[in-house]
Amino acid sequence: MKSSDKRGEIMKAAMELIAEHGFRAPMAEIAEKAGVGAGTIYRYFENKDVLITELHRELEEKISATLLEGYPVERPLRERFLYRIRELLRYFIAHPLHFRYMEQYFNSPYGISLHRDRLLGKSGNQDIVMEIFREGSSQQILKDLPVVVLFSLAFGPLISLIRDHTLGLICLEETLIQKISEACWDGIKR
Amino acid sequence: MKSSDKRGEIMKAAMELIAEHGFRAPMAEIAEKAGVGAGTIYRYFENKDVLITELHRELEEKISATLLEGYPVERPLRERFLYRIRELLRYFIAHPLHFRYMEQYFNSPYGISLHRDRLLGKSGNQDIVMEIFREGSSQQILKDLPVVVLFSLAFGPLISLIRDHTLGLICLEETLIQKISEACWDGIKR
DNA sequence: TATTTAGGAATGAACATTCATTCCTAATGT
DNA sequence: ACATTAGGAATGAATGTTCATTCCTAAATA
Repeated sequence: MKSSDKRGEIMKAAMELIAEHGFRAPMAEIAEKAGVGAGTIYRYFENKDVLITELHRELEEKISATLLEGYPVERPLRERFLYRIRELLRYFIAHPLHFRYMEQYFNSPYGISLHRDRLLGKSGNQDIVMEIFREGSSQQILKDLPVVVLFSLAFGPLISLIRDHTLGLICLEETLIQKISEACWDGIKR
Repeated sequence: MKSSDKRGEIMKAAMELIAEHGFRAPMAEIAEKAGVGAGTIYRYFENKDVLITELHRELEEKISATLLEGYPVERPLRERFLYRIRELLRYFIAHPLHFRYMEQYFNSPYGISLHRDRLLGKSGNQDIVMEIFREGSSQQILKDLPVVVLFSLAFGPLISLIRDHTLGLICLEETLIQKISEACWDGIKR
């Protein structure tokens, strides 16, 4: 291990503290957890906002990669949809901190404006998911509803379920994941 | 107009500011908006936490009342379910501030522990909604899934949709509400 | 030695909360 | 009816705390 990946240590510490305590996690605490002086953070990140945004960017990248890997491009829509849902569930179950972080992010001004930008066109990454709805919509496989609504119908439940899982209120094991992904499909299929 | 419902004025101001800016809304600002001295708030609410909790309590009460009013107790499960979904959508569309407030609340430590308490038994109000799932589950009308999961499948989409509506990203008009409530049902029905 | 990197104490801004004082109302006394 | 006086309600300046960020010194590196 490179014994001085300070930038990495800072990000790791920030991820953990913010996932657990929200954005109010003090910089001093992040520094301490990272084994670094408070001022040092500012050598790597212009300010707290930049740190937060950067953390989110890195996370999205990892998640995109996960969703693309092994994606059955050539299979029918339903199968591709189920694959995406299951992969997303599995990713967040395997990385609860990442989920908590994303939640914090999307319930903050940062996330809200990002979300707005995405739904209004200039997306980039989110296309990974919208693509399926657009296709299913134009081929009349899915219900006759706006793409945005289809999106909420399919992904809304996941947020709620993963939260309950990370809070230890339910345990999402494999057979349950399977059933859930199918229920999501039932909600949007015509 | 009663010229001195200070408590009410404070709650109104707090609701608006917190819905818009989150719990970081300064007490001083709340006081100003309420047309009241900063210290006055503390004559009515022991501290900020109490104010926040009280606001939430009042809101839950109103929402419960709405969901109970006109509820078709004698109709089949599906109809009762659709009624609840539609009423909830309509309530939050009519009261966007209330939705924003609830969102803030449930993404804060306050809401998290409340949510936990509810799913683990000692609910009270949430029963209004769980009751339907328990009934449908035992009568095998609904999918063979834990009640908590059924809940997320049915209500998860609503959060996401109402948020997009209050952000002005979609417009939930009557016909759409109808279709959405049916899609929610499709997700949970056997 | 010169230059870059790290550290953490110092700074100042933002806030919740307190409290000494003022204001208002209505009861009491003349 | 008018004046006086309590006592509770309202006020907002002052206080103490919690941070993000800066800045100066020390250590590492070249």
